[in-house]
Amino acid sequence: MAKNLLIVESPAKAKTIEGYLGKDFMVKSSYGHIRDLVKSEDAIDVANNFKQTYEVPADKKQIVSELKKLAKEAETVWLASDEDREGEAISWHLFDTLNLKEANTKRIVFHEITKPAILAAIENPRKIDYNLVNAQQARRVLDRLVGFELSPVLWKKVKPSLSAGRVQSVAVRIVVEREREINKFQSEAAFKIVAIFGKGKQAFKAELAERYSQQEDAEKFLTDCIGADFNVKSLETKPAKRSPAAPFTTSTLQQEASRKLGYSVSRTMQVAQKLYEGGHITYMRTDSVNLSETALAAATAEIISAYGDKYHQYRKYKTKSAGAQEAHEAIRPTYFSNHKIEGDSSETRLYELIWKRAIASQMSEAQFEKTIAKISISTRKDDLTANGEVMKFDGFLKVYLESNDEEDDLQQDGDNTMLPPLTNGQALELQEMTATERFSRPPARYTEASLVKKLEELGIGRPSTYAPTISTIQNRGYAIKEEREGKQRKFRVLTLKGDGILKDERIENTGAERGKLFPTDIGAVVNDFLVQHFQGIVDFNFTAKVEKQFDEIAQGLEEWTTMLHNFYTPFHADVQSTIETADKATGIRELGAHPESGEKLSVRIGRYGPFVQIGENASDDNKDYKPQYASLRTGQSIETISLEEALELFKLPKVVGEFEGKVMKVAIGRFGPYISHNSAFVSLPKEIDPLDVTEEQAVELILAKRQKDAEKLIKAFDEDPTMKVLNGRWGPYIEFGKQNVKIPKDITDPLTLTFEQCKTLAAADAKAPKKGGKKFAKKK
DNA sequence: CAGTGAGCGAGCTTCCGCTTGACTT
Repeated sequence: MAKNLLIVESPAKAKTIEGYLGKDFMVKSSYGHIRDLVKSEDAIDVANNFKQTYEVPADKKQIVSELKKLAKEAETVWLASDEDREGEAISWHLFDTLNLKEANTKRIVFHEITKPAILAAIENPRKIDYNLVNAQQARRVLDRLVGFELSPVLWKKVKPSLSAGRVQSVAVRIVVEREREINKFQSEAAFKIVAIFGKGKQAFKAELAERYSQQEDAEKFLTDCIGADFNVKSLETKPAKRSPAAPFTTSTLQQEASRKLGYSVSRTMQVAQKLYEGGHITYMRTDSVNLSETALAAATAEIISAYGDKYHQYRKYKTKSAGAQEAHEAIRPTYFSNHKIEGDSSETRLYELIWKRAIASQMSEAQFEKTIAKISISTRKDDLTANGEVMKFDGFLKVYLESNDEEDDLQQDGDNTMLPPLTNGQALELQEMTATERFSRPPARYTEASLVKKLEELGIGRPSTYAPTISTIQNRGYAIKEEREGKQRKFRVLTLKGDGILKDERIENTGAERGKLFPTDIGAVVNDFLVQHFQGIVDFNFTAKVEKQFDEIAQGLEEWTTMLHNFYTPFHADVQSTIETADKATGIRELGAHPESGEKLSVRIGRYGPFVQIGENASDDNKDYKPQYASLRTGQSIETISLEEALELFKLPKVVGEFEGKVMKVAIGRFGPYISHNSAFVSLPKEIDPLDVTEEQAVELILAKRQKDAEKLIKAFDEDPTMKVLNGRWGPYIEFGKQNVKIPKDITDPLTLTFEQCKTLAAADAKAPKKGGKKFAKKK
């Protein structure tokens, strides 16, 4: 029996630490928090100084009872949860739940999982810091009060099952407000002048700093340049340098994996978890950019051996984010000597990114020589400018270049090019000069990762919650990650070549988006409601304000119950008065009159989502009157839809022809446009406009769908044609009517399935509880 | 999933932050 029981939060960590300590230590994991507030209303007794009622959730019962047993047998119990607010609370919950005794319980902390750090921690045990625990309780209680009082207000005033909270509601607000900025953005056009001098490899570009908003001015500039002399007026070279970025934190890893590998934030975390469990990287939920001494030494050795002495540069990074608690190291490879690892492609790619970033962070800066050449024009006062950049020493760029969100811009401007050797006064030969109309761009929509970055800047959320928060706002239907097609836009190009100016009009695609977050109508309506009635909670600084108070509690400067009282009293009053006085939020917007009938058109959110209505609601003196309704399509919003677009919606559903004696109808469903035919449905491909579907196209699509379905079919049954065995994306499965049934692992060959077997499986599946809670049956 | 948007009004939903699997049609 081990004399010592040491408890950490993560099982992978436990395994590592067990290796560092002798056989006198048994190292176990609590798997995070072991207790939480009960789900019911009485979790917090506000009248009784916010007294909390905790419970061990079902999935933690087994862990707790095992730890309890081990703790009883151990001589000393070491509580080694993380050194931050949550970690301290985990230690306290363990102490309380496992019935530990003060005399043989020791609290230790370390910021890195290295042998010296663990041994040092064991030499310096302390007691549980109850101020820190209180700060966590305040945090936990505040979040519960906000979430569980605000959400029901939304159920009453907007729609059931919605949610609100300190973190998610601000995330939604950020997305909604950005969308509105984009919608009201007025793009301004201006002509940009670019000249190309020299030929072949000696060719280079020069630009005019000024942009002309008027075509006449741009044209005049080009006209002036016809037959003009161009000379190098001045040459300036200066050294420039670039430093590597700090090693990854959770948020920067999510950003880079999104930009460089195209991963969603949750994908990144899943893959990182695997790397962590495999022992390849350090802990992936961290806000620290710090590297342990052991790691620094290993990185140094690796850089020197792989690239040489001059590539190494010792660097210490400081965290920038205000709320950082730095209980861990930065994300880094466990062994710097492993440039690559074994694993599937997502793991190897993410590992490589982490390795490069961490290694680069300890490498020397890259050195450049920048050249700025001013070029005079004999016929004008203004100069053209050419920028050149030559790398003198690659430094950290040998392994890693951080990307940024505006990378496209840089490429477009053609910066960082090399200039041919030039001398002062040198005459230059103009090849071509263009004046191209360019448009100012609206602020960028958020990606999942850039939203995380924004939240981190505001100090909202924690490394462990960034990915779940991003999922929540999408699962609630507040935001949607989408591709949107751009619009064609004309732009003008004037080209000076020889003695003539060519005027041209070209077309570019603009506004196309991939994987960006768009607010939904319900997101916008909920946001506006919260901003109107709970300004304080959705304020961008709310978290920062309460964090400051949590810090004071942690330092013992403030009573946590006092802080909560001060917050809760006015908040609860707001909740009450909002429930009593606020109108239901429907987001209603009048679009104007129908061009023919003159009836009123309006948009709003209904039970089934946003819709357009023609005509007024039925009134008492006109009971038979029924307005017409149509749902908005995906990508349309009640905020921006025009009268014309709204009218278009009433052109569907539409009969497009007949096939096999049955009509074919085009309509728009929840998942987009589709053709219905004899109770079968075929989705319409994106390229086909639902309004333009021809009879031939419809027939073709129906036949193609039948063909595809037939290919999927493995086995059919005479007893009941709705029972089928099909080949799906993840292997074979049974389809029974609309029910999809998984085939158990012990059936290796789905062809052997009998009808009776399938029926039994389907019945069992229908009874089995579904993941994600039981959906309540809809009443008729 | 495939055409709805009233009002009867039961019973359901919901937070943030620690963790890891179970699960996917």
